Amino acid sequence: MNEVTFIQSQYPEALWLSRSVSKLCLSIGLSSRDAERLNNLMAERIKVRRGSALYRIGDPLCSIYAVRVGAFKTGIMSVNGHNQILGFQMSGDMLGLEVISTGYYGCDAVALEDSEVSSINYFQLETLAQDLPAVQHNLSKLLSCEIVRDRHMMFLMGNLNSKERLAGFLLNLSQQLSVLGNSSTNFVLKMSREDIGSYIGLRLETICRCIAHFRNHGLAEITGRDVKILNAEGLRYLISGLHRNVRD
Amino acid sequence: MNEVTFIQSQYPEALWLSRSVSKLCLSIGLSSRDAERLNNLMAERIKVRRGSALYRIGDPLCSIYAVRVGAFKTGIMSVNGHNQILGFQMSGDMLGLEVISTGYYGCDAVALEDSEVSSINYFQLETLAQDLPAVQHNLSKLLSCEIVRDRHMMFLMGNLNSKERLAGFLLNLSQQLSVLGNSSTNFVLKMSREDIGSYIGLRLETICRCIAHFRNHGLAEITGRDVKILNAEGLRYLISGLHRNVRD
DNA sequence: CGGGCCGTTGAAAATGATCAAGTAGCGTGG
DNA sequence: CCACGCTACTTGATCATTTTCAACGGCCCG
Repeated sequence: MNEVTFIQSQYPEALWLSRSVSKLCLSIGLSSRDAERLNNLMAERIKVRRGSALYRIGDPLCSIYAVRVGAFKTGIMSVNGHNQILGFQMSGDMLGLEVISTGYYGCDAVALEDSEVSSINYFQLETLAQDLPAVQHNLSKLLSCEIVRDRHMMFLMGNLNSKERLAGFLLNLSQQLSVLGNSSTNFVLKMSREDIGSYIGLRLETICRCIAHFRNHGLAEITGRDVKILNAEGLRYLISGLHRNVRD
Repeated sequence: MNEVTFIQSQYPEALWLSRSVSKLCLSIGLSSRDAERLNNLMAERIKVRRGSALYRIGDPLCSIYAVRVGAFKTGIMSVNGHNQILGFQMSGDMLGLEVISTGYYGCDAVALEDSEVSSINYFQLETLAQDLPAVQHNLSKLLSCEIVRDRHMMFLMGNLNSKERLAGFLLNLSQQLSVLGNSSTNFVLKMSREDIGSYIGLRLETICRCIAHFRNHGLAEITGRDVKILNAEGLRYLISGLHRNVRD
């Protein structure tokens, strides 16, 4: 269980659902000399202004990216009337991993605030990985971790109702932020209601209603983009699904 | 675009949604001598009888698997009343890739029919990948391909209604089967209505109703587990979402 | 000051879930 | 070989949840 932490909870379901946050990074396990070589690959820093795209769906592979500062949303923005946010990425997260299989980006990546990324030339990275087994191992882990993440989302979209989904979203965010050294109970959303809704498969109005419900039940106080988690255990209980057996 | 095929269609949405099927395999690009070394890793063949599990969620990492014969479903089977099928795997598909990041399986894998898999010791595979860059490359591609797959499912669950989802499911299955050399219009489902429903986020009764709808509209004839796709283009049109603008 | 975006809330409508009943097919054991 | 029981599937009626449509307030920025 090293490198992986779980939300502790008395509810087994919450344990499964809770997004495992790995302090995964390409440089883990490298000597300082080798880490230097890796850093040389990531020399280029790119600034992306709020609202503009780092890459667009269909762009050909050139690099994968690591978020340094800021936050991104990735997804399909307005293809034929459909919209789907597929993920939010912040400091330490990777962008563009899906590109490896197809050779072009499968998503749009748009900055939610003024941000900065390191670009990593994927071909050079692969070459380096041949020299450094630890890099190869970390890359595979990174990819596998992304799969686990996506599976959690599929579970959430397939099994949970609106309140449960939002609870799951907030708890995941809270945990991610705490791993980054921020408060797990008080934080600021970088994304709109619409983005959240698209991510978890609901309309923005439904998100609002769930927020109102959480406020009325003392679970969380969300005003605008400011979030105060008031009863994290209550939110976990929601996700667990146990409440469905009790009539409220 | 080599190694990747798309369903051709006049509807741009269908193009995005259509699952890209890659003839990905660990041995692509290897000399016969190197392929031999890879094959040695896969020496062990395991038979799994219909209904029994190849591995269970939480089992510690020992191997990843390649399906040789048969079909599997992977997912969370009855955790705390929740159920979620996360994928169906058939000949050529890999099982257990999520294990790389966490060290234990994140799913149950159950055979849908009497099946046979090759087990691949992951640690030995990583060692081999250090020697053979092509293996490393193929492994990364395999993982990335899985991410693309999962993203398609998230899109499907987040944006499409019941009929559109089932249409997407059938078209994907049809394409997968045709890549394996089978008919893309006449095939047999290995999974129950309930499994399909769980996979695409619907109840089994809803699946039945969608099947009835497809039959009434001449799109597909599904009796029991036998499928006849009658109008693939019509199914693609459904997924495209264009029909929502026209009142029927 | 005005326009646009974002967020909130209400009421009506639509979609899918749930509950219920009945049918079909299959394998097993008498 | 048939009867039995089991599972999978189908269809109808009702119910619950979420979407849709609409109206309104706040805030920021030009």
